[in-house]
Amino acid sequence: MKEIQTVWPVGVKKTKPRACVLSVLEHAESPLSAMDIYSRIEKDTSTVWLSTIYRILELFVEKGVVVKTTVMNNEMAIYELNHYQHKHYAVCVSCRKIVAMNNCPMEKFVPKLADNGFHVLGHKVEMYGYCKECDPNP
Amino acid sequence: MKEIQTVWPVGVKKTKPRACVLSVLEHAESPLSAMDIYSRIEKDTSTVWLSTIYRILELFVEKGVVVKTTVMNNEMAIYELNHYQHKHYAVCVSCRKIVAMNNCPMEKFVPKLADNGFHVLGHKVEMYGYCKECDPNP
DNA sequence: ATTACTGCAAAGCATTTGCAGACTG
DNA sequence: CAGTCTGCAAATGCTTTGCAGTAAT
Repeated sequence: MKEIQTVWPVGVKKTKPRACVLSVLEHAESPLSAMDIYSRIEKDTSTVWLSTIYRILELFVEKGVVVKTTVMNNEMAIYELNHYQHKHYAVCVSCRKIVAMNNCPMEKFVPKLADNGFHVLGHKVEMYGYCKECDPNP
Repeated sequence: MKEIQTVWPVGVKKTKPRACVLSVLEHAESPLSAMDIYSRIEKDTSTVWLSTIYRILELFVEKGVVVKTTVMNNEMAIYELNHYQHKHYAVCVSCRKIVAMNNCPMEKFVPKLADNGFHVLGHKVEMYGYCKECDPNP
């Protein structure tokens, strides 16, 4: 496990399992599930239990250091460092790879749910398709 | 349970549990979870087991009669009759009511995931906010 | 020294699966 | 009657919770 580089979240006690989880998230190229994090830690010396990882992730989300989401109907939750930016994801229907979208298609959308008086606070967009590697018609 | 009005899906054997599920979905004002359907059937004479409901829903989805989705990170799947129209949902953060959106904010969006070569096939949009009844600032 | 954290085991919840008897076409 | 469904039970996969020993400040 490489050294910790992130600024440690304020008011959070520094422990080995937490450092491991944060480190894995730092080196992740895409959002990870709890299980992903679990297996990436296992490779190294220390063993951190899945339940502990869930507790740590919950804490980090609470502290605003980590963001939790889900994509593709009903799958596992995925986690990533909070970069404080509006983000959406594209999911490959073939390999399930998750690609971050840098442009938000909703930017200019003025929410108006017409006659039902819905007060929109936020939105979530997911795109489905083929990633570069899986595309049968590139 | 009221009488069945829907056209019965082709190639599907007519049984009481299936008729019950279809009928419940017909009279539903919003998408329902398997459990919702379960409890709405229970009120009546026949008891249909949850596992059976899941199997029936799976079959109906396969036959294209029913659409399955999920909203609000990580909840139960919800099901509704397939009206063959592009649809999105707004979810009340307070009471979790689900409101169907009649306008798609992505209509005019030209997908371009820039340099990552993602081939977009479809999308899913969810809006979060307060429904008419729960809005603290109407 | 106190209080919070973690290993570990076991529970919880939505969903799936296995099987034998029941029902449909 | 043959093959498909369904009641029922038990398993599954992700996630949460309880508890007692361990570690952090």
